[in-house]
Amino acid sequence: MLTLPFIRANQETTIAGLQKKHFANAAEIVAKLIAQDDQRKALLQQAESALEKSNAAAKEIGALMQSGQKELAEGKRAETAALKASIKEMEEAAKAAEKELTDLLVTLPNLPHSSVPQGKTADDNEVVLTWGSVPELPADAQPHWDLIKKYDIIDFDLGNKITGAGFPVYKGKGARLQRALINFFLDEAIKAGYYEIQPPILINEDSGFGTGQLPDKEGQMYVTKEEGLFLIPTAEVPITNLYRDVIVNEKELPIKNVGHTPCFRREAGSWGAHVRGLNRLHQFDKIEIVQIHKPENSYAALEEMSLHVQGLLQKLGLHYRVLRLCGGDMGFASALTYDMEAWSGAQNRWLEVSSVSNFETFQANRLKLRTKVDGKSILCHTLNGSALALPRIVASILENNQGPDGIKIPEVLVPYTGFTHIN
RNA sequence: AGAGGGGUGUCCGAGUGGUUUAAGGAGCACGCUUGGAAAGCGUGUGUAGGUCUCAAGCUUACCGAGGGUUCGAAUCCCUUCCCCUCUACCA
Repeated sequence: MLTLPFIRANQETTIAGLQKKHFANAAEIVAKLIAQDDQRKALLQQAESALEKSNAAAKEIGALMQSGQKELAEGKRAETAALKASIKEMEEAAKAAEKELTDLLVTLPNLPHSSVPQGKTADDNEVVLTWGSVPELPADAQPHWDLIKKYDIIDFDLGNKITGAGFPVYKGKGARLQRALINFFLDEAIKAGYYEIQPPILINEDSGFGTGQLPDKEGQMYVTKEEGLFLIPTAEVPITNLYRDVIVNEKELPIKNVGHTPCFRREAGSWGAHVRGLNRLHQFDKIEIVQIHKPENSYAALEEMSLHVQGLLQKLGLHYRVLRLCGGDMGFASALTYDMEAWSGAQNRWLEVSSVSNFETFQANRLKLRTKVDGKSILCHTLNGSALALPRIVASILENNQGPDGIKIPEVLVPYTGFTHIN
């Protein structure tokens, strides 16, 4: 959530930023916000000065009662009783104005960083770098949805039976490969200074609001019927919300957390030709890294996170590229996002395997996550990224490493899997 | 799940309708004291909003959360969340 003082002081920047994100009617909405804020302030002042009067009167009555001047007190009481109704009205008006204002404010996306390219769709994203080269595959190379059947390691039909589409069952070496990747990614993060967290995978409404999933995107999350709790779409939500309503001691920054969780996404309406097999699932495992910083350090941290993710891809030997997302393709809460895409040899296309973002103060403002600098409390910057999400990494490994003697497991994973080939 | 007891500032903790303007203590910061330190003494010590050119000042709200009663609520009532004890259940 953007802050009103910022919008007031930087109207041009705000409008330009919203437009870069292709937010409709930016200028009108900024003008409306400011007008509504003016109104809120006026109503608030009215209500507060009435309250001040009534507080003073109540105090007088108290003093009169104490000193035994009952009749005077009674008279005063009758006088102030009349104030009550109008105070209530004024308070309600001020509250309503405030609600209207925040309802509008939460619909605004974060402003993009100056380095974010103009553009509307994924085609306008900027390729920052490409690492490695396209693997040479045998002529009869198969896509992963055939390989998983051939080696009987991931079973969609069984998943259909016990749950539904998009909930695969991992079996044998498929299951062991999952476990190996999870441990490898966690160990690498810990080596890089992250502190491991195992959070709940159901979250309440306040947490959903804090990281920006609510109020807008509840349709993307699964909800429990009785309690109204949401299944997390990413560990970003519970881990970042650990710091909701917290004033972090300056000395404790930066905070670097890592967690592995399953992630659940309804993906309503987003199925199509490109989402066969492991490309898009309702449930998948992901290792998420989260950082909290003082504002001046957050962009250096973003680069560090990007390098960490790239290091993982390099160790796995996957041909990948890094994209700087354009304004139209970025997430709602992000100021700058790098996507990492791994090459999928048999599908002949890039698969998004990680997304690393700086949210600046956008989440922190919703979370009320602050720190103190020179005695003044300021909003922290929050960042997160996948390091990494499993299914598309598995797809890439299977496709890129297939050969006559089966699928070769990347060397760094062998100590974790306990086997060198799937065959 | 049932019965009972609780939730107060950074922490401990007092407080059952009116100088609570939240006592007292600890911690922390600064100052005095000291050769230096400790002890001692003194001062200060939350968050958010409004007003204000800035600061000071003034002001509003905040005692788990939300609502209500009242001229006045930490205190009374209702709803809800969480914690503890006992019972039941359970990996």
